[in-house]
Amino acid sequence: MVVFHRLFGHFGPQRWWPADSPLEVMVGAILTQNTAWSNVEIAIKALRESHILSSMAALVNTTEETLSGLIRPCGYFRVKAHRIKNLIAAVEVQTGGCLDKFLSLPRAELREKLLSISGVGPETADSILLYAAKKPVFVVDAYTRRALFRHGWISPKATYDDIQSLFMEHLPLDVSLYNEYHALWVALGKVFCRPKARCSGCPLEELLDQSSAQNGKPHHTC
DNA sequence: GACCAGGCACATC
DNA sequence: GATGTGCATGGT
Repeated sequence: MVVFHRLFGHFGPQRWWPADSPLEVMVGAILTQNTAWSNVEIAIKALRESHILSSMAALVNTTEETLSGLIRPCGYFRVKAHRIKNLIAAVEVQTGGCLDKFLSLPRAELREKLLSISGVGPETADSILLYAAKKPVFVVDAYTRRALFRHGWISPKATYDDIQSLFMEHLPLDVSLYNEYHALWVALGKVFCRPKARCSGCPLEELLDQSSAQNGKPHHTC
């Protein structure tokens, strides 16, 4: 929680994820795979203007070709159009297309269902669980992983589940906390933890010094 | 022009 | 299992 408060104090409330509906979160979670959010925004805007995100039915009735044409700006458009269709098809099969019912499934069951969909991995599934279904699940992304590694708090071999457990075992199960914390790691990562960035003015600098003094090892710059 | 970015599935060893 | 590789665009 010390780290959370340090980040919150520096960056303030993030109000993430910027979407109008759970359906938009789900589509956005696919679109953001290995892609900068700025490019995702362009694709989301095109989908909104085409009213494709207005309902499940609208998305179901959109062909994969139309979808891929609209999401082209965010890259991997053919792959992502197919993955979005897979996701929607799973909701159709599971609950007859009732998204609210699908997102109301118990946390563990919903995560399992999501992970069984081709194109949905742990990060995408957890983003949907937290931001669309409002389930208390900590989302681990590239920024979180990179920041933790550079601070010497995880090993380079730590898996997604290892990192997720690290947070969930030490924090209360709280949707708004996980929401804000994940967003704060992203905010930190964007500014200080890009591949070639160095950490001058990083809000975690003092904590870095404390942890490196304790384990006697020099820390990475963030 | 080169490099990078909130992943994932699949092939190969 | 672990390690590549393909997918693709826009910004810097």
